[in-house]
Amino acid sequence: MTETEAPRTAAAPRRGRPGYDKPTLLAACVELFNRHGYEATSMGMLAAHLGISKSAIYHHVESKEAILGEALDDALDALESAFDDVAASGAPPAAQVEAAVRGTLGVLARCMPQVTLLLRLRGNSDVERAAMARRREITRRLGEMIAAAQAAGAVRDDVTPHNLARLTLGMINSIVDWYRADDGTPGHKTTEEMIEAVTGVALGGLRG
Amino acid sequence: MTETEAPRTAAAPRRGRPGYDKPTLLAACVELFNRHGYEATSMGMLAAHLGISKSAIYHHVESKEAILGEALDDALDALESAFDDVAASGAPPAAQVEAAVRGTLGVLARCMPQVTLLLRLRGNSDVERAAMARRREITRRLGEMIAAAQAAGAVRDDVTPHNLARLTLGMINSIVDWYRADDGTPGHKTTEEMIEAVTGVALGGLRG
DNA sequence: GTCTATATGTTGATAGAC
DNA sequence: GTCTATCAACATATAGAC
Repeated sequence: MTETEAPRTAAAPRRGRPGYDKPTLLAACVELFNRHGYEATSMGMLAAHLGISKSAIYHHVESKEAILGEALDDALDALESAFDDVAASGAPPAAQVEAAVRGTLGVLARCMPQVTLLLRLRGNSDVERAAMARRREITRRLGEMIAAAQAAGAVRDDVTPHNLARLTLGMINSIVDWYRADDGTPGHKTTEEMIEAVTGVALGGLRG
Repeated sequence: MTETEAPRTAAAPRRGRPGYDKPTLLAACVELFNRHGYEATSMGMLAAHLGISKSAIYHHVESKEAILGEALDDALDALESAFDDVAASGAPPAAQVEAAVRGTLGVLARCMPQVTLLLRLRGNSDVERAAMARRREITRRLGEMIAAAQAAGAVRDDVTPHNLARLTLGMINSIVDWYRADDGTPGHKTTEEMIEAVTGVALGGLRG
């Protein structure tokens, strides 16, 4: 698990300078992947950002794609786990939809760098395609919760549940483009406040 | 203006085989940019997709980045024009918000390849950064319309207008990831039907 | 855990013939 | 409007010393 949420800044090694540990190095790589895009980020840029040589990176990771793969696993594990929790709760349909929305927003806030990477995949390798398949499955699961909520009369039924899931996740996921937990995005003093606001807007769209 | 909406398929030249005209060539390039991502698409891949040599492409365009720039201009011109129309209508605030939502969805449907490219920019060049600035200005304009609608009591005011604009556009823009006008996306027989559905969900989120 | 040096392929772009 | 041939720059990744 890449500890991006750790207080230590991504580029800062353990103490003075020498020696990265793997989680810190991975977090710094993911940050640069998000800044320029995965394909536009070269191992040379990664090395410069880390302040070490290219070959030093290969001591920690097998390849550039492996860095991507580990980050995507972090994101998908967290998202799937959030959905598992909701499904295991046995709550009524409408409450499950709300819990899934809140849970997804929580994961986005906690693992924003890794999830951001996930959201921008184009399927250019097996690693990317496998991650996209897992992501689609999550959308499908939200669609099933919405379908149940429609049957219970709690959600508008003039749009298919799958398309409602897509639209809802589209809104939720878009926060990676502007919400920043640290710098205090205007209008949201805390993460909890942001989750509250976005949940309100998203659920408002689902109601009839 | 890249005529992607023309009935002729992107990869098919005029008649038998020889000779691309610029709009057709550009449309084919943009299609491949969207399939693999701009950075991951090489001039070699473009040439193979077009069935001509790399250097033949340079007869039509100055550089890879120029292809991107022309497509982004198409997208931004269309979006800005849609917002200009709404502003010029002099309609009441709530009606302007709805018209902006519908107008944006219409542009997305008509110029989906170019807008898709716009939505995935990372700011890796002056061309990209200039396009992103124009895009931010559009978001700002929607935010102002929403602020007016809030003042009129037609939109929830527990979220800042700018953040509501971001969330609304996040939902709207996400259609580029799944809506396809031609292949009939399940649940939406026509483009008008899709616009109707997404507008309904988006406006539902804006209401209190 | 890092370095320098290097191998090997691909990139965007150009020159100039047809 | 297309082609073949070519370029310098840069890509990912490896070898082996410290």
